[in-house]
Amino acid sequence: MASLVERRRAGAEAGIEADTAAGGERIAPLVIDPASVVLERPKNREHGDWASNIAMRIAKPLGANPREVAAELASGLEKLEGVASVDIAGPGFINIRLDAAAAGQLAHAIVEAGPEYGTGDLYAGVTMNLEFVSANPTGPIHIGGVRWAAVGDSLARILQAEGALVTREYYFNDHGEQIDRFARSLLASYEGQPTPEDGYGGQYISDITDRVVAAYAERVAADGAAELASLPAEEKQEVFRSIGVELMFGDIRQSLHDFGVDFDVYFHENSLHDSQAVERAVARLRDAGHIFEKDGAVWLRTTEFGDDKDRVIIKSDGNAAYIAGDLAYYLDKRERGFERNLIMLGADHHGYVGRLMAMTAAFGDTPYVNLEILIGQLVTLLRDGVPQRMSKRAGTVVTMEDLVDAVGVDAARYALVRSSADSQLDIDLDLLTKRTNDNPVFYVQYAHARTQSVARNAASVGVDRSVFDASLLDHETESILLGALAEFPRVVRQAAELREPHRVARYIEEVAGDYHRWYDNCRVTPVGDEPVTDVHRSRLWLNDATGQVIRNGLGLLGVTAPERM
RNA sequence: GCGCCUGUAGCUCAACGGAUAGAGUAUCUGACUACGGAUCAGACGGUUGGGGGUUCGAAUCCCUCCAGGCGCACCA
Repeated sequence: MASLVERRRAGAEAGIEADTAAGGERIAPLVIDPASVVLERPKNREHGDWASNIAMRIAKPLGANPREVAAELASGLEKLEGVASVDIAGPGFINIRLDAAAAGQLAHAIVEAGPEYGTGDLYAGVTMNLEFVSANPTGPIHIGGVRWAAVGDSLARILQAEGALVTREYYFNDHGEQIDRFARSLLASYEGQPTPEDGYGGQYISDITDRVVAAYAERVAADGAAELASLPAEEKQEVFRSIGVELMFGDIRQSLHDFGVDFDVYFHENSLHDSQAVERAVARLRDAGHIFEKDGAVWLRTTEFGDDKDRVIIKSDGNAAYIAGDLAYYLDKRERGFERNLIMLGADHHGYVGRLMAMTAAFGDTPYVNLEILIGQLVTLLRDGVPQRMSKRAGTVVTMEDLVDAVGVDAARYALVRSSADSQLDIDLDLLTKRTNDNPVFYVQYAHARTQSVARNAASVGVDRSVFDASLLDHETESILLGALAEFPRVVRQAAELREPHRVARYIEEVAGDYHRWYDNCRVTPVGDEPVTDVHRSRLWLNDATGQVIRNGLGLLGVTAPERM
């Protein structure tokens, strides 16, 4: 099986905006891989506003010197409106510099576009189901789950910005062995017994136990149900199971909500079993000839579709295996009309990818397209640099609430979303708690607050946006800031394509830095008795445009953009 | 043993196959009688884990070795 990232990238749409129209005729008939040609904003500003490697790409098939090809192209580019200069550099880069007026026009465009700036149509009208978190209702969401809450919700926002019709979905696993363990743990707690061998421990278990007892007591009072203590053991455990799961579910929803994450659908696994959906899914696969029986169990021949081994769907004891729910669930999503189904899983579940992709193929769908599984690496929790072992059984779990209580929602979300999900993340609670200024979120938020402060000051001294002359935005820091602002749409697009929200975070950090440096060099309001000029007015547009971009970017991350700090 | 992810500055992490590998933080030096100093300017800091290969060009792609994390059920 090819690497997931590779498959993901191969399936992503290539974004090519190189304009070859300015080239001569000898280039037209060439066949080159468009994905290898890039028109980009160079890292180094001395290389101009835009740069392209096209000459180096096409030199070989042409049998020509890259610099000569570049020169030919450059002569055409120089004639374009708004282009100030075109240089050939290094092995054959074409560096394009725009005149200030052309570059500055962007500030006006951003302010006009407002919240729409940065959005695109990459996935216009595409129905997407994004499933994430889906933690078992056997305890509070721990720190690993919080990462998916932050990354998943942000990804949903980014995909929506590209026009996707996204449904956020939480698969609520309320069926099976884990839940039974949870129920047994509650019962044990109620009866003063030690935590069962395979059960859950910790303070929250006794808390939930007390609440179940209280909730059941209300039921007794209301409709005369039998006293809890008088129930047979089996019924007693069922009381703890049903009410305990319900309470846990409510708690999880609440903490996610407090974290700024609300799902459109909380899907209960139980409903799949109750509605015969599992049977229907199995029947469908059986009709397709992918089912066989062996050793008293029902199997899905996943090896036919690249899986390591065939998988049991119905165990020999007649109960459905876990994957049976997945089959029915996937089918349900497809029947609800989702073209693309994304599931975010922790690295501890990446072993499922093969079988789920095989399942997709068995249903006649296309793996990695109709179903896409995003694997994220786990979070290591540190305390003063020492890794902490978390154990649900021992109850030594750091929860979502713990993290939010320590650093707040904005800082927590930002810290979790600013790194690639491919890399393991170390979170040092003590560090985050003691020195919150270390979190770059404050740098970005401060930049936004500063744009708002500048706007307020401008208004108070009579600087308004009645005039906009882009050619007056010609300071070096303005050129850099404008260049950064221009990147936003492609950053959003790339973050959506690659499913990598962290790109947005890194980007707004750069914008914040460029803004602070501009602020240091260019005043929006006049000093002392100086009259208000069009320079001030034009700069106000740039100030407001920057605020808009940071606001839009923070919005994609689910982080607030404060007016003041 | 097989598979997936990772290895980049003291630390936490970026970098669409491109130009001199970047930020934050830490350490050191500077800048407020100017729109918020939660800021800015500068310095220090790297054999991108090691070794091969592909390419005009590799942190990025391929092979191999080393190290760490996580998986390889008729458990969920």
